[in-house]
Amino acid sequence: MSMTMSELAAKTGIPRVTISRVLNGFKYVSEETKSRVYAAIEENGYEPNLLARSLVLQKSNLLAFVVPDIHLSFYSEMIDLVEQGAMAGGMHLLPFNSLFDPAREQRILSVASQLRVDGMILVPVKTGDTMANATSLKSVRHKLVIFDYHEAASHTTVGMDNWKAGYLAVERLRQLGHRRIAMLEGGLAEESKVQSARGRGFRAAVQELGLSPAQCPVFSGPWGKRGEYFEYGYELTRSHMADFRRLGVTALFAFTDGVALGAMRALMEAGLRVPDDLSIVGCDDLDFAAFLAPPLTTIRQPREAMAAGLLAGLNADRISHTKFDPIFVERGSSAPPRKGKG
Amino acid sequence: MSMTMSELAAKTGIPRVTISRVLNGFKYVSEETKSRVYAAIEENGYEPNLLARSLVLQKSNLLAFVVPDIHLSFYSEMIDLVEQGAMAGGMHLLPFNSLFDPAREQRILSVASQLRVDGMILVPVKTGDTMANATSLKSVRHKLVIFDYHEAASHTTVGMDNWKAGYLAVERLRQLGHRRIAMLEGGLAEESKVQSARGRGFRAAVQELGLSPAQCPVFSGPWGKRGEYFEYGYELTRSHMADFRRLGVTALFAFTDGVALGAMRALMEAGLRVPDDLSIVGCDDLDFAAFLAPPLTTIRQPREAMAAGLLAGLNADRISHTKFDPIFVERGSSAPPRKGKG
DNA sequence: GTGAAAGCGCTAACAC
DNA sequence: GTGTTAGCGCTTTCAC
Repeated sequence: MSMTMSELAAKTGIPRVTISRVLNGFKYVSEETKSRVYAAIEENGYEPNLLARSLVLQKSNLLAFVVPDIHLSFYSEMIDLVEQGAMAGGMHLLPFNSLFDPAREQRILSVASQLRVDGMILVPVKTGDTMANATSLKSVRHKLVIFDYHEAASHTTVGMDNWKAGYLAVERLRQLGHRRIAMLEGGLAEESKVQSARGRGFRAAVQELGLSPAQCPVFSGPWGKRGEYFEYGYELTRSHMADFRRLGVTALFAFTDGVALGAMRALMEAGLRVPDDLSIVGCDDLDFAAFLAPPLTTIRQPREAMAAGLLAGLNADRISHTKFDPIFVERGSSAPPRKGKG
Repeated sequence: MSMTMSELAAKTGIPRVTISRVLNGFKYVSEETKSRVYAAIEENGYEPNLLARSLVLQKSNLLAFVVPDIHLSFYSEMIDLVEQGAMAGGMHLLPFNSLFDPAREQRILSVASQLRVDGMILVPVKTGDTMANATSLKSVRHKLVIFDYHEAASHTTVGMDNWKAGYLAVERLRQLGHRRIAMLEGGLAEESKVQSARGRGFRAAVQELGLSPAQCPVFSGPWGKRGEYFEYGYELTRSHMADFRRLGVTALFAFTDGVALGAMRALMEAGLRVPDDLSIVGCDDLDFAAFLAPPLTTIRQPREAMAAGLLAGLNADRISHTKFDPIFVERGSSAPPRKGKG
């Protein structure tokens, strides 16, 4: 077992209180004493007990960041960015992965709460239950910022404007000349506000920009337990290939890049070329997007800005709602439709 | 603030000690009392303070899992698998991301240690420093299992046999008829045992299987700050395209799938077809591997088995060293070499 | 079955 | 500048 502060004190002859004071940056300690203390700590490999410290301080310096799928580069990059900021403020970031599972999320919320985290950033899995959980926790103890979800008026929210992302996809594809655009929506659109917002933006754009809803269908399918985007996009595309042909669809908008990748593979297997036969636009600008063949046109989330917004939201006293604009990144998977189509 | 146990006691008239006993599964409590306590907890939204509890119990029920790149699906899947096992044992898993940065790893080790985690699974960034850190920590307090690294005799180690993975790649490509195989090694081979072991296995196979080392070069390049595998593979391949041509290389083995993806893209841009002109074999079987065009032949790490091994190592009293065999997964990116070459 | 008392490792007033 | 005291929220003997 590691030694305690008292033991360190006994061993070195330095009073326990003095050690504590040095560790807490207390002013009235002589430089000489300070160095003696640091030397003693170093020499004996003493490590303060965060548990005890947090208990008396009523502050753990812990921040929780709960994401639904840590493996998505979007979230893992956000975690890295937020962590840097947290560390600069002397906090530690604990990342958690809810895997889109409400029960799991519930457990995570509970653990984090019992660990007495000082703050939490949460990407809720669904609306009802989770928000209730989160709300109860928030009112109880820590700061809470809802990320990626914009309809929680009772909490600070930060995220990209997902509605705009869906809108932007249609707008840009239309500018390229496309008139028949299909969307691959998420299988959790009922539950996930992120997914549904993108779909709503898409539908709104179709209406407002004078396209035909009948020619711009939104497809979705059953969602696996985890975020199996590739498989999902692949299967969904295969099962609607006939619809694309029948409707003369010339462009596809996938609600996230992973789905776009799966779709691309399905199209290629069917002998269709991207973007010659069909344009594809993804969303999120995940790490692999630029490296596909062809490189994926996508809608990027402004991560750095959002990370800063998250931290700011955590520190703020008042509730706020911040939406960041999506960024259209044009790459090789989109092009004007071929003549005779669209 | 959340209420304390004493407050709950005062409010409900149930003695504090009784509540504590119920929460800790003490035997001599009447069923009636138990339900009263549970009801009281539920009703008042009481949440036990893990900090205080761990302090007195001298046990946090926390496990740390430190990986170098949480975004790699290999690691995030391992985290999920280990977490399931941990939860079954009543522990909580805290994932940490060292980003291949020794300083960062050092900080994580320190925080985890100060948090008094009961156990730690560590994928060390490098050999020397980190192992020293880890050693000092281990001797002090918690259980330590080294993952993905096999030369720490002083600690329990668990991982795939990376040497065999490198060997297997050559062996299988040779069976397909390839004689000139290049390897794309990691930029951290000097520091990362995982990377270097794969390279050593590759080189050994070249020797033992009667291939010419001169015709089977191992390339590596400068490594970015984070694990930018795609870019790395892309740039590395571009910069050695002339070498491939000159040597008549017919197959490429990338030390991890991300690098293989980058390489594929570079090859395609150069007008080469996979696998017609060049076969590619990756390693790790990351989530996207099966969805590339063509699907990537790769060497899979047996994750479930390794997760179980990790947990077992954590629970064991004795030091052990477990190596799991790699699994060759043949997909579309590999084929026999064309006539006239190889 | 239940209550009293002590203590986990640390910090924060207070005096000295 | 340094020591003393009390207490953070909880669990655990030990009596009753």
